[in-house]
Amino acid sequence: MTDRPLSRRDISHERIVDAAARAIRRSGYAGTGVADIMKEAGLTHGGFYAHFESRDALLAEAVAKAGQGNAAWLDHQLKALSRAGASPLRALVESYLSDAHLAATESGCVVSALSSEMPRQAPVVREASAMRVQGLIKRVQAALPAGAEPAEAALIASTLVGALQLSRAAGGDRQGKAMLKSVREALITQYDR
Amino acid sequence: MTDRPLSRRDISHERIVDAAARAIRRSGYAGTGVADIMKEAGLTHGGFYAHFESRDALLAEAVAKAGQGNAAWLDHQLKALSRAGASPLRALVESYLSDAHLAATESGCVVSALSSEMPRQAPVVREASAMRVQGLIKRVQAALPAGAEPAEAALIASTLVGALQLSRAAGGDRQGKAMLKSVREALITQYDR
DNA sequence: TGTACATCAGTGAACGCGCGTTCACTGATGTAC
DNA sequence: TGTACATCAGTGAACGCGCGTTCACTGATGTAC
Repeated sequence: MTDRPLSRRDISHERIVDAAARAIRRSGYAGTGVADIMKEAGLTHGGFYAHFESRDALLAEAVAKAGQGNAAWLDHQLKALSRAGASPLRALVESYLSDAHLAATESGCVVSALSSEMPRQAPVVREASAMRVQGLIKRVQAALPAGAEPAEAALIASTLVGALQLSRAAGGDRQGKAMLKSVREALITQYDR
Repeated sequence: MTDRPLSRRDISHERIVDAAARAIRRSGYAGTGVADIMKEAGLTHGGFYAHFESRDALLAEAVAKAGQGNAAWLDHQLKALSRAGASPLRALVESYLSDAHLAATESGCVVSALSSEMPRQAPVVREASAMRVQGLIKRVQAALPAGAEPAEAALIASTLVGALQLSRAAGGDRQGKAMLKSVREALITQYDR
């Protein structure tokens, strides 16, 4: 990955992928259209195929980019909370299951935003999605004490994703926040002794 | 709910909803079309609006029906496993996180199949979906020892849903089964002492 | 520094297609006498 | 039991619309001398 200066083309490409990374989390894979994304990136839809082989190729790039953004956000959160004295696992749970994350679907965890749609995608998109699932589990593993079982990381990742999704789906804002809070506190009681 | 005999119309209606209950789990809300469902129910698409006010009205009925089916299936599983001597919670975990459930998306838990799409639906569909989430949590609560915290039920429901979804999204069949197995066993170790 | 030309990124009209929805019609079922 | 008519469920063609994709073109950028 050489660091040559970004061309006009590279800049447009990046803007398109960024728009798509937000759109898939806001509207789902199925709800994300080429024309809308191009408009959001400040372009017309005709130029799309100079940048991507197909819509699916864009979706695959978009989920990867969203994952990068999530990782950066999480690192930032974890550092802030651990400076405040929280254990890594507690910091992870409090960040992932925060009210801010509940509300911020468009910039939040791409796995929580899309996991039930992932198995239905074209191979390129499926594969890029699966990498994000693996990436999330690795992040959780990194927050566990050294030598913890991998199964433990998969278990906690499942709980985090499930809790965020069920809270978002549970009904109105009020029920969602209440559920998220109760799960967050139960998890902390269970793990952070 | 009187038990009058089913008219020709009622029978068609039921066939359409059953087809839709399978279709939404197989293809997602967004991937389910009126014409496909009518064909699957053995009818032509023109008759659709004699049965439903709109596509969304059908989706709402379909998620409710799918939930009924799930409840019946789960009851059946739990009875069988508890006759074999398993605790209610262990029976729940082993049923929900079974290889059979992993593979059977079309007839499996509707919450696992659709939760990330739920927040994006029209109000009727959102509300019917939210009821299925609450229903699942209640089922989990019923499998816990009397007097267990509600937060505990929400936590376990989150883990079950997250684990099934991540396993389905984790990559190929092999990775999916491996992940599901490890989470299932870790959960049983944790809860079923 | 200035001119001539090639390359490139983006435009906007057009394509075929499938979607949700509407509607005039048909043929079967049920009711009245 | 048989005939006449009303009701009903389902058919299939048609609608407007938005989708993913293609393409001839334009105007800006970069290169050669």
